[in-house]
Amino acid sequence: MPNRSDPHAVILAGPTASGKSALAIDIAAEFPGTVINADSMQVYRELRILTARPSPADEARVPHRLFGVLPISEPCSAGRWLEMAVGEIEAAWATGRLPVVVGGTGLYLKALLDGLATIPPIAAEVRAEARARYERLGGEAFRRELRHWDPKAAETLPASDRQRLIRAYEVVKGTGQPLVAWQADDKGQVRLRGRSLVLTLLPPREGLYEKIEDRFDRMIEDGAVDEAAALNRADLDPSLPGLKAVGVRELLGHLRGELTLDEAREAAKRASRQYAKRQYTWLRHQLDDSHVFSEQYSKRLGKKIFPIIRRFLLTTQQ
RNA sequence: GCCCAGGUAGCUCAGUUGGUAGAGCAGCGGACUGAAAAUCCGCGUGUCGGUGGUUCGAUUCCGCCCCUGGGCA
Repeated sequence: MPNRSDPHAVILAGPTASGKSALAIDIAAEFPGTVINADSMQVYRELRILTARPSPADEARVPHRLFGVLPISEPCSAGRWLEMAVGEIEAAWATGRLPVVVGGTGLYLKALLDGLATIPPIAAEVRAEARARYERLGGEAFRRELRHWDPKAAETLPASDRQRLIRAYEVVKGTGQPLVAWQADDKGQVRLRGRSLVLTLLPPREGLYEKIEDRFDRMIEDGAVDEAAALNRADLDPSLPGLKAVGVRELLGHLRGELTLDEAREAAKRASRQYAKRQYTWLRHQLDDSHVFSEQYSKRLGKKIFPIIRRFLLTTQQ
């Protein structure tokens, strides 16, 4: 009998619509465990329908954590999520439950497994200034200027990679040290302790794309437009990450009169397929996935997966 | 039936004064260390509607045919 307080965790990765949350619930019901969200958009309270968050019925079956925990006005980040996730994982261990971390945000999963440098929070003014500066100077000039402070980032990143250049700039301005210096500090790495089993669902593209499209139609039927309309009314900063989620963007465009509902629907489906494609690339190359399942989750797949988890739970901490 | 405009990549179109063609989007591949559902990078062989003719050579010029718009009857 495995000791349930041994620090074991199951990490469930896969592209959007691969059925991983159903699998997470089945695993958590079987072992028993706590489902912990590793999806950068499902953390936002206001995005219930548009991020296909687990339903109240799902949440009643097994404990769910980190779903809808932040208001959309409060941006999450890999660091913030990691801190919350580690907290929830420790809490699960403390009560003898198996943490089942599920999500499609590769960066979050990688941070959990491989660690993330501890970088102090950057003041909001510094971040705003970095953004304004990039807009004002343009990519080339911004990069040329960054070379004085963080030559590594300036040389590695293309001038068009707005987000990473801004990040490099704000870190060096806000902390006095470039990113590489923080990342080289081994002592400052935060990561999951204990043993983790990574299960990755990589179903065939075609069936997945079909599911994605059907799912978006269902979201519309379930009131996705109202969900977007509430955001539209809320007078939020348009650069907020939650407003860039697939589906949100397109429906906001529709509500502003830039797209018909059908155009928004098609655009959202397309964006969602493109997102899934990026997830395949990430999961294939960035994650050490010792267990890859090339089908969509079904109860039948569960029969293959449960014994693997059972065996994993018998291994002891090294 | 006649006149006009079109028929070129999966889609929307550009182009070739005759030497077999290229953009955007889609798609595909890749990168990824704190807003990552983000942000980037790379990849273009297609009976140039069909068929006959002129020509060393036709997607390009000419004839006929088919298809799609629009106009006139």
